Amino acid sequence: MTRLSQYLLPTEKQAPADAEAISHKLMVRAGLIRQIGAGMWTWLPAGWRVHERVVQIIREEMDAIGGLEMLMPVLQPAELWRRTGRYEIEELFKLDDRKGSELVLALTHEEVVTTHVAQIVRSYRDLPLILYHVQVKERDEARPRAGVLRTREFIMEDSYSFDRDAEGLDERYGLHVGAYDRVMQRSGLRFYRVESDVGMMGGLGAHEYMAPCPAGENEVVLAEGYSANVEVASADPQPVALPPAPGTPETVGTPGISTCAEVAELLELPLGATLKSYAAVVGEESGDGRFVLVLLRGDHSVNEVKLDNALGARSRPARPEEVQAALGPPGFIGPVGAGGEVEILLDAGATLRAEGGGYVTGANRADEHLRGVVPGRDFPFREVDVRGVLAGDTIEGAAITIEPAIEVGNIFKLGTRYSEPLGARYLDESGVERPIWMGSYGIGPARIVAAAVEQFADEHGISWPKALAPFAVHLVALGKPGTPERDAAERLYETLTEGGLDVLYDDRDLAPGEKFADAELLGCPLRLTVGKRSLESGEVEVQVRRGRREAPGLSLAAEPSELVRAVDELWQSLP
RNA sequence: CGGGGAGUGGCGCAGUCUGGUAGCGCACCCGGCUGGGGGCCGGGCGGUCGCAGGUUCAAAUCCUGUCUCCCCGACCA
Repeated sequence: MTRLSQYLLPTEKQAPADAEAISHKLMVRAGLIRQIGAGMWTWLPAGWRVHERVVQIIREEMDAIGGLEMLMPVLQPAELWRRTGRYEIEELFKLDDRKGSELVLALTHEEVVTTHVAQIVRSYRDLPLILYHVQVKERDEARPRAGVLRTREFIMEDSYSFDRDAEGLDERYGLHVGAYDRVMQRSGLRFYRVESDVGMMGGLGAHEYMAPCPAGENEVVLAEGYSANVEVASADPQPVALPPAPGTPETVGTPGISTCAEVAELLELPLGATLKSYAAVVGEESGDGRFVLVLLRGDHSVNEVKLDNALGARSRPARPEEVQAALGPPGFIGPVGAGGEVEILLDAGATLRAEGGGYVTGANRADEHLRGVVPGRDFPFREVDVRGVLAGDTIEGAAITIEPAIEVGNIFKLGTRYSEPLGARYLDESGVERPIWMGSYGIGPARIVAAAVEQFADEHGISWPKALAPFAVHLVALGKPGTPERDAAERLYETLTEGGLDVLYDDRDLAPGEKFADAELLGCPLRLTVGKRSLESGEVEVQVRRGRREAPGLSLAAEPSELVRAVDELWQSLP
């Protein structure tokens, strides 16, 4: 029974003044969500229906790969998080109970699930396992934004796999790839599964599910047969013509000129013929930091995630006084004569096209640069791939594109990152104790909902994929209550509902324009209209929301079962 | 955390500079008309002007402090 006259669907003509993202504006306007604080949102009845449609799809696909649903608490002992070294995470909400015991609010559930498995699993016969739940996550985000796209409290489906060894983990990982692919497909989203950063915690492999849309906070790099998060993407740079190199580098005066762009302009060279020197200090977290000099083509820039991965440790840009001490005046540093204690990394984008020419670099002396510098001849280096890819780069000859996208899911090979500190071990066939190999996997239903809004909305409002729509059919009754056309609408509503269709029946006493506007704002896939015209023609009008296309009318005189079948058939045919 | 902006009825806003009756549109309630794209007429309800303190005969308006929210960036295990 879903009559709009008795439902809570607070639609708004105007979007909240401070909303920016399409999904933020439309989900509030359509009466799906309401805000109660920064990053804190309530799902109103119609919005919650959409959210739960996503969750239901996830459940079905997780169960299909043998996942076992359970439920773990959000409130957890701080001690567990100390053991895994995650207590210091800034996003972790920390609190005390009345006795002064330290607690945290979980931002994910590795600690708890691994602790249980450590207690329960003894033998190789107990493995493998896939455990999942759909539970609230709490994160003290630095900046919540864009409606439900980035909130401090949100619901996540998180799954954890437990295996005897790396091969088992690969298998469980593959099962999750299949399940998550199917979730995304069934939800009707456009999405990419991209390679992603494994992070500093030493994961063994990771992918993210990315839904392209303008409000996306991430960027995905795409080419034929290739997709990756821009944080880890690699591609071939556009070529640059280097000037011929003399036998040895020669000094050029560059008074007061320190940026690559200025140097290139002064010497009338392409920007890519200069070498940018990026000085960094790496490995401070594990004790002694060391100084490294990273060289890239002047038209390229450092991707710090890739750099950290190449170095195997976290790095930061060097401070000017550190640069001065290690090499020379900031703005004029370079690799030539840098001395043995400075490690020199050369980005692959600069080595690729270096044959037969020389670069311009800093001279490590104020107001001077060197031209005709040839990597290898004039300085030793280790080749790395640390540059951020750019639009126009190529992969196997094909140009890449870079698109903004929302991260709607991720999958991660954890290995023994959590099983070791939490003591999750088992005895193998020969009685040897071994650590359990884990994977973790997550989907944000709210982000799938928001991404669907972003991807398919038009100027009239939301246009749900049929799998996510709060209702299959939005039935609009026109005319005054008590009129014959209202009676006809009432009968149609009952017929369709009894036939098993999810129907939202707009029985309010409002002007037609308001009802149509609300229907298109809410975005159910099919809109049926019953008015005076329907009685005259004997047909119910049908509008397909996607594209606002008129579909052939349905005969009011048809048998109930025939009406239901016709509507259902049309619904099935929609995206 | 850095930069910018905003808190006035359910929503969107004006009023603040220059202190003196809190106002507009939409929504809502009542009555009537209308009835296929946010319709019309008339009558109403509803506001501690974010909060605290101060200045003043008098504060939405001036001063001090504070809280909250939004946007951009940084961050995002």
